Amino acid sequence: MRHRLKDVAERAGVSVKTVSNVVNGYQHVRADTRARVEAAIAELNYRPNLSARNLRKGRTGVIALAVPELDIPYFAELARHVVTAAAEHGWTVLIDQTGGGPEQERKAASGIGDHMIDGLIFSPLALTADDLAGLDGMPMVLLGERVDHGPADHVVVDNVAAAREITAHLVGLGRRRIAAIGSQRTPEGASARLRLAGYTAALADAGIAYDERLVAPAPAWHRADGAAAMRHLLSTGVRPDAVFCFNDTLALGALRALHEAGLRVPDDVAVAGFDDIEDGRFSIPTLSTVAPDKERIARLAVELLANRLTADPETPPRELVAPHRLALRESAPPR
Amino acid sequence: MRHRLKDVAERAGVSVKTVSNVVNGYQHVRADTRARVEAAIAELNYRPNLSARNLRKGRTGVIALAVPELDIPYFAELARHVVTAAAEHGWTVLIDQTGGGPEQERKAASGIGDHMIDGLIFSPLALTADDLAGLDGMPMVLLGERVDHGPADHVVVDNVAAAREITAHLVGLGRRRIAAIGSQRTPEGASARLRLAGYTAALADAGIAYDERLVAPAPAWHRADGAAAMRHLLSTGVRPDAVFCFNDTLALGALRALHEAGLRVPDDVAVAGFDDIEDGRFSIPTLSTVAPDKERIARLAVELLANRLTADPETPPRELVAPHRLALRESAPPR
DNA sequence: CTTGGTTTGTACAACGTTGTAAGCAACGAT
DNA sequence: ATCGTTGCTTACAACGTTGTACAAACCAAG
Repeated sequence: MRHRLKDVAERAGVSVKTVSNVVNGYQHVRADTRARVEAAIAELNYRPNLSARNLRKGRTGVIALAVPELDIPYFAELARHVVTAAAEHGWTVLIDQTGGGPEQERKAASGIGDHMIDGLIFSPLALTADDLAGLDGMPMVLLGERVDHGPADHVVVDNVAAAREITAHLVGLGRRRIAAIGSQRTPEGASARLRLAGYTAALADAGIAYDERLVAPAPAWHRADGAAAMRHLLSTGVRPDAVFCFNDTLALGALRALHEAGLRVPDDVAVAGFDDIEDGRFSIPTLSTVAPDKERIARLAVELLANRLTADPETPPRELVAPHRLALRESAPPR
Repeated sequence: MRHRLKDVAERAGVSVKTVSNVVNGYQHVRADTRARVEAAIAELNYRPNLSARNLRKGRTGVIALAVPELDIPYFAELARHVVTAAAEHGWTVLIDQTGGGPEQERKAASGIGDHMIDGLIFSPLALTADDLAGLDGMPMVLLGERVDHGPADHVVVDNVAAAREITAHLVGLGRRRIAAIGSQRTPEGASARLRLAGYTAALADAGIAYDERLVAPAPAWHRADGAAAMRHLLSTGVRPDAVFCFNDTLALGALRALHEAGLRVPDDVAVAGFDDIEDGRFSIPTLSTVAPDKERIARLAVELLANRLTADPETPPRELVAPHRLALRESAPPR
């Protein structure tokens, strides 16, 4: 049922290598030979055994994308862009879901089908630069901010600047009691720290005192956490007139909690998020957010990986910053 | 940098095969030999070359999941469950995004890294039973309703019954002018046809006349399509008092359009969806929907594939029906 | 000390592919 | 006629692994 080069060769009456040459588009094959071989290939419905080809070539044509969770919209959207960008380089993408735990991430970084993939695009939550330094040379591009100045190529968004801009926008709407949702003290919370820094910087710019009671932690960044954090803020009586949520799913949860509390958005409380996921364009109200250029992030990551695969392994790691913009919608409208 | 069995063997002073035996947990290796080999493996940080192993064994330990689009929440959630279920069988999942076009789907079905995967879980939009019949024996499990009684194992939800139940629920709320959003006349619209059949059956059960003007087509099933279809329904003056959307993203779009039109949900118009995606639990209002058991779907698919891989290839294809239930929330609350 | 069975280790050949080197025509230039 | 050149094809070896067959070492019992 499943045929090999040898079968095709016998049928076409040529050597195995000639068939291989036809399959790989080698130039110097006479037209009639090529035709005979192609006919044989078609008749037998031959397709090459990639394991064998990989073994021989040392390349697989597969790269892996490792993300914490697939059903977080940000990662799903990112995955789509990575798949598209990788296809342009002739790569298939194997998507790995790490769950975000340190052990699984370590395994993903070092292990995913070793020798089955040419390289890895990795969005770590738990791993540190030290963890990664211990890994031997799997070509790797990191996404996100967890590992600063680590041993690998890196694509980031300027989290501090972006958070500062969106917070400044809330200030510009005349809000003064601006809450933040999503702070984290764990080592996994690198994004949280940077976004919090942007938030405090914007408050300082505006001469607004930092009020610890307005900063709500969120263990994860799911909708349920955002709703819980918002409820908590409301219950403590601090009465914010705006909230900056560290990502969009938190913000969607916050919108829900505000709705349940009978508060109007943006009239009573303005809400802003981060990520610009599709949901936020249709939520009620639509969501103002920081829009990182996800397509660019994916494209840069794939290109860094492509370079890394051909470059001298001693080439120092590069860090590229992807652009972002503010997407201002109903929940914190433009002035 | 990257070591082979041979390197480990030399270092441990044994033959290549003995190392292989240790790696594969073969029983009859003396304890001290095993220890020496394991030490050598650790020192060299050896890891097997899977391409070579696959070539030798004819199995890769990788299965593929092919879905139309990754950033459709339903597929993202499904993907997560498939990855989890596959992990329990020791499989890695390669996720392929087909885009839903017939050509790409054919390629996915026949081609994805041929010999790189042991089997395929496939959620086709465009392919027909005939298309699939032409493919030689890639072990395959189909998801969804596109290919009835096709040549492959199949996991489905009872779309007609589910659509009938949720429509009946709208009837039970006293609604009489119940619209449907998401109909499709293309061959890709198999789900649409089944859900429409359930809708009309429920209307008939209740003695409500079918009104063609209440049925709005949607070219794709994204939020934007749902919003556009809802706007269209409102603009024609047919004034529905309920809408059954053929999936949740359509419903979220419809909620948005109703909000923009100043109509209250569920007071003026009740809304129901299909899929039970995470978004619908936090939307404003929260969404009543059909909840297919996605975890079960994933688990059944993986098990069917596992059986298919060990079974006699002549075993007739099986079709399993995954359960569903109604998740009734604010947009069309329980009575 | 042989016999016979079990345990432990080895050598070799495959899996299907492609790179290398080389062979064999046919050709024009010497 | 002889010598490269060029075009086309082939045989062979390798990629790193594991299954098969077998040899060596061990052990217990006769």
